[in-house]
Amino acid sequence: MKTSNEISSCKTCVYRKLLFDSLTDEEYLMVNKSRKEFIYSRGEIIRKEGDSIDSFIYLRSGLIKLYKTDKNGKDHILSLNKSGDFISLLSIFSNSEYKYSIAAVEETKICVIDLNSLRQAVDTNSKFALRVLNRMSRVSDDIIESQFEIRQRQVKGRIAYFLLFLTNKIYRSHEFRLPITRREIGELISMTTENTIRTLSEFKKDGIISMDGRTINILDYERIKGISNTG
Amino acid sequence: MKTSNEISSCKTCVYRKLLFDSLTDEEYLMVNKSRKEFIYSRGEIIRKEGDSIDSFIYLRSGLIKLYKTDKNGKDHILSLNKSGDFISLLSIFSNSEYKYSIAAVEETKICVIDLNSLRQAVDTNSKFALRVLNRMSRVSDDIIESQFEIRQRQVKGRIAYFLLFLTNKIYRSHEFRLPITRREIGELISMTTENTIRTLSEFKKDGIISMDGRTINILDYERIKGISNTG
DNA sequence: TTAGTCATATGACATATATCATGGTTTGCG
DNA sequence: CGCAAACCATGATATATGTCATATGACTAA
Repeated sequence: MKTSNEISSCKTCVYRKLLFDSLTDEEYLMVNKSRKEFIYSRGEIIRKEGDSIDSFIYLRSGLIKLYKTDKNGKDHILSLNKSGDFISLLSIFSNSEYKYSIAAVEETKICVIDLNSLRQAVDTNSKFALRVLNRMSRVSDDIIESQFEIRQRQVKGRIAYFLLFLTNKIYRSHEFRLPITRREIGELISMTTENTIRTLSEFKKDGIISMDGRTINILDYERIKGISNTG
Repeated sequence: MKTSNEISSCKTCVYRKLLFDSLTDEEYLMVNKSRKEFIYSRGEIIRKEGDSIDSFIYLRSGLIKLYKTDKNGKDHILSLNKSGDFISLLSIFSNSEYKYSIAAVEETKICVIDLNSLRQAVDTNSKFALRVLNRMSRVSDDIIESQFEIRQRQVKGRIAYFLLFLTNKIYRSHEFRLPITRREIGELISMTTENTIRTLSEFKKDGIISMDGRTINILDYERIKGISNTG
């Protein structure tokens, strides 16, 4: 992790519209005064479950995973999030400690705001508070929904679902580089690394994707959609 | 469903302390003016996914399930909730429609408040807004956590986990009546009805529970805990 | 009462998934 | 560069889980 040396402009920040739009200039300045930027590279842990929550975090760029380690030491990934998603909101009002760990899965830039500034803004600006409420519940809804989708499918359906997620939600393209290892894919969709690998290989053999290492090409989108819906 | 004929006193309501404590008398009166009570019996659907959200609901007594139907028509239960838990908060600020269905699994009394009154209170009372924020994120956290716990276990561990949930969270007793059918247990912990039945029978045969129909007695709590932790 | 539905129950069998073993390949780092 | 550690890959096998068939009791509607 390193501190960003040139501070990004807030003018171009998606969160300006998503969240901070409803703040007065004065409130915005107060919140912004405590703002710091950090850059994490692939694999670095941004926050660990159990860490105390003293700040509000949002992603400027990059990709992170939200995950939790079970008592056997096995990680389970709850979600992948990109800039524009909210992550840290999830726990900050109900817990004093993070319930999940956050790690960068690619080079990621975050903004960190002192939690007290945010609380004060929520306290004095109810429109902002509602905005936060709205955004916060959306994060949780997304996690719950994806877990719901995953748990009703079996191996092939889960892989198909994951590929569609990357295609439609993350990259908006039929060609992309897998952002995570096959092991991590398994941790995300609750299956073993071996079966993840096998299933991807099978999709390749069947000609519905092409695959070279991490590079994936969606060749038969409709068929993958079919597998996601039935298998 | 029927309208309650005698209105319960708010004096004894847990939500008075949990949530409405931070309202001024005036605000409370406004919120309370729109309040209505309804009683649902076992099996009745309180809200269906897709229904438009125009009210805020909380449980006065009873037990409900939050569930979602997949495209094959199979139900998946997300959580069981009792009085004191929040349910309707989950979506009301991020969606105009319910994302989950709510049904009574035993005789259940709910209070319904006009959503506009609540919104207005959030709008004018930031302390209340924070309280709502706090409560809301806790609901989601609970669902996400239980899904996390379920998905890392296999059949026996899931049943054990479910029995501990009833013992510790719902009934606070080692003896209770299963509130839901074995089919519903399967829908909650993602396994087939047959395997649910089989596993319960096995627990009975092994002497760690006694079971007569829906009546369960936890005979060897520690052993169940062990199974929940390892299997 | 009778037929029908649903919940519980259990066995036999099919299938999905995990585990174990083993090797090749890439990646990171001193 | 060269080594170690991950990652990727695939087969053989074990195990967990689902599916199908069948039976019984409880309850309900006609």
